[in-house]
Amino acid sequence: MGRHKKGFQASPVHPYSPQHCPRALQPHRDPLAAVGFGAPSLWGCALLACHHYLIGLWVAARRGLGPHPSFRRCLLVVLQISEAGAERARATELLGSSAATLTGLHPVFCALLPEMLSLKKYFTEGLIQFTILLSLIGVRVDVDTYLNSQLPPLREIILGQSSAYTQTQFHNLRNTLDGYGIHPKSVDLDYYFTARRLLNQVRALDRFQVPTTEVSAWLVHRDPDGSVSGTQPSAGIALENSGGLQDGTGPDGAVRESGAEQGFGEELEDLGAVAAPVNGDLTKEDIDLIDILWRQDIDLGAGREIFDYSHRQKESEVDKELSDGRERGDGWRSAGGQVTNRNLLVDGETGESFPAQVPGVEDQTALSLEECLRLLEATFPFGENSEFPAADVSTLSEAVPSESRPAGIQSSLLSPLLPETESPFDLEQQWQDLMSIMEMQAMEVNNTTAETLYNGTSGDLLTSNYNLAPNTPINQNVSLHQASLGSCSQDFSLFSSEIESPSMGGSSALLQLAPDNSTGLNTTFSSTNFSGIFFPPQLNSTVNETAGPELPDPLGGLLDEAMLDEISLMDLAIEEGFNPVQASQLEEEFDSDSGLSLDSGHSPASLSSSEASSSSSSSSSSSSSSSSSSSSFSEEGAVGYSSDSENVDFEEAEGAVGYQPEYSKFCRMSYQDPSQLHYLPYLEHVGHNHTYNMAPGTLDPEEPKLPSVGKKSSKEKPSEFLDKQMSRDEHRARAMKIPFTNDKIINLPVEEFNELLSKYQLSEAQLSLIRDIRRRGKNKMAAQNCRKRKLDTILNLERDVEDLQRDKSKLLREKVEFLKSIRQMKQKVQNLYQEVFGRLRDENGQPYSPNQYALQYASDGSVILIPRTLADQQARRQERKQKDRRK
DNA sequence: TACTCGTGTCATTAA
DNA sequence: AATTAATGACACGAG
Repeated sequence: MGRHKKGFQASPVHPYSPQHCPRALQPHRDPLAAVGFGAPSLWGCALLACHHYLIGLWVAARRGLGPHPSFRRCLLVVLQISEAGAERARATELLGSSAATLTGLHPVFCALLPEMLSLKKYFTEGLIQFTILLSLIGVRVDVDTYLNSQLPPLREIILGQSSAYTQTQFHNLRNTLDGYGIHPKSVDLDYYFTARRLLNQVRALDRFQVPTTEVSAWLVHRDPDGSVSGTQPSAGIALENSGGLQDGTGPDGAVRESGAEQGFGEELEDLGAVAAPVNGDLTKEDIDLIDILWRQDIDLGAGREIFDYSHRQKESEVDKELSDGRERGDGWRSAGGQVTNRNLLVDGETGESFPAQVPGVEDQTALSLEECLRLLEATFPFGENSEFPAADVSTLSEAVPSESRPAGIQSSLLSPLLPETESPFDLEQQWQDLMSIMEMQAMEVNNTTAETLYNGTSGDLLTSNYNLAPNTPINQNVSLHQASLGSCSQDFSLFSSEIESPSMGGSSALLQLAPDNSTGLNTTFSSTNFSGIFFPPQLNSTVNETAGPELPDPLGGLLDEAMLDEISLMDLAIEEGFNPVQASQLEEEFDSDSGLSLDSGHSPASLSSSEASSSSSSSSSSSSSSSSSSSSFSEEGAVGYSSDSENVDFEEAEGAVGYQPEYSKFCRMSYQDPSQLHYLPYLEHVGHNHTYNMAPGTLDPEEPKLPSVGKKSSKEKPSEFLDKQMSRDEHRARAMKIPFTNDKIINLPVEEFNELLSKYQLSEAQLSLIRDIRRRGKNKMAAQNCRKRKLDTILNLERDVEDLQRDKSKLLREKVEFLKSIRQMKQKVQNLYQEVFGRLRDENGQPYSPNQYALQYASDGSVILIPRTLADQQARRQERKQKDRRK
């Protein structure tokens, strides 16, 4: 866990980075700088929530649905942060009339609004682009805050990278999303991989789980239900603003918060089982109703969960834990961890304890929102003086529609991603955690966004998701149980859960088909179940009772085929257990990729081709670089020593190796994608191109050193330091009094190099050394490039494997679908057969015995009645054929 | 102390 | 034939 977390934090590549934004919009990022995001917490939270909301709007708009009411909840959360209503009008103007009815705005948010409005003009598509804008804002926030806590150089690095990404042309979006395009150079490789893995995990979650927007939709939906069920007040209650909320909340922030959490959890739980497809927008009445409900609860001084007896205990437990955490001074982090642990515990209904793993992004989304609030609370100890009274937070939490629910579930919702930490209350740490949360958010948002943006059928995402959850009641249970695997938010368990859940998703898909959805995967995939699933009883009997089939088997061929298919499918399922990835893929396919693309580049061949292409591209670039001398080299972005032009004369500075420890830490793995480098001339100046580049420049004697020398030397005697940093060749060159720099020796084109040599009277030893230096220097660069390439290849392969797995899952799923439809068709035919056969009468007016006669399709399409024996023979023949074919 | 990782170097090969 | 890039193998130092 520590490692993962570490990786996450260490990774300078933030998901919010502009690289995820549509390129066309990137130029507009600048104006945002004026907004001045720097302060963490409030900004982050508000923006995050707002981001959710707007993303929702955006997605909805993409689908031509208009803003979905559910997204207003996000806004509501933001708005409820506030006590001031001065800017309500603006909010109304910006976000729609319903928003105005909610509450006043927090001053901070109010301050943001004007900026929002003014920024809006930068875009032509109104809210949609505005949403993107907000994403960018989020980027700013994250980056800034993150950078603030980092070393200055890192900041440069990050910024440079971001810009680099901005300008980088990726072969495809996937690369970008994968983080594959990430420039690992500035990242410790270990961290990089870790982070990447994490991101992938998150991505996997995102894939097959309900996106943020959907979650919101679910949540919203849930509320009306609750209202209907009972605690429902009259619609006449006016929506008061936070003032009322605060009053109701009182000092008992912890309780409220927990209540809110529970609400989330419950909502989550409902996702699968209760909620209906939320395709349609909620009516304004619904929204109002929700608001009223919330308000009422608040007015009553209790969350809705209060009314639920069974859950009260849990709530209190939660509160205890929370308060304990606070007392210990662990702050929100500890609370988060506890919450996480709580996930394992309780099924509110059965009392059964199980790991409530986070089934999906939805949870995380809700979670992250919630976490934001909690983080806010922890970050700003809401004392009397705090500008952010505890009441507000609790209010916020309460604002979220909440009903009684198992603590476990809710907790899972709250902090699935929250790293468990014992560290004491540490603002920076907290913020970093928040950042990671937001990273998750960003991932998910970005994914959604990206898909929506680039995917013509983006709408499917939403639609499918909406449909999926409602249609798969099993889903919920399954995922919950599965969650047990990873409920703890320890990284490891989290991962496992993530992995597991996808499989669950897959299984659930299957389960849908199954009459009896059994308790476990194994059962589910057992042959029995499958046969049950795919073959109606009659058919089964028919097939099995070959000895004395009551019905002939005119469809024998088809049946057999289906059987075989099914069997093979079973084998597949059993053999691979519908491995998580596949399952997730399956789900994903369900969700987004509705295409019947059995053939569409999903085959291994296509994959391999893509792989080949990618690798080839990299290789080609390198090869091209190699073809021409140094100039081309640098141009390629391949690792190379800095050219003389860039590095002034370093002769004097020879000793200093221009690479700083700090840099090395973060940038050790500087693998520079040539293509990327190509677009980032300024990267050089940023100074984060160290590793490979550094080697070239830095290692090389004089050049690179200069910049770094100053920093490094501060602690050591310059001379010592320089000596230390100097490469062996540099030392040798110095010892031999070579009159020019190693850089020149290494990087000069042959002709110039020879010229240079000719200018000096050099001894044989000197010449020999110079040639060695040149050879070694070039080889060093070559080695670096080679390694980079190798790494590239590995990453590509990794991605390809993922793609393949996804494709495989998709195919599997499609197969299931086909089998299902085949089964249905068979059933129809069977029915028809029986009907026809039953109506047949012999010359005596008696019905034919199914034991003696059978209907059979003739080659010309007609149906004929033949003796049973004949039919059996034919059936056997067909069987044999099939077998032969198979073999 | 053993192990891993990043890096530099050498030898070799191919272009 | 000379030069260079690519790459496997090895050594070394740092963590």
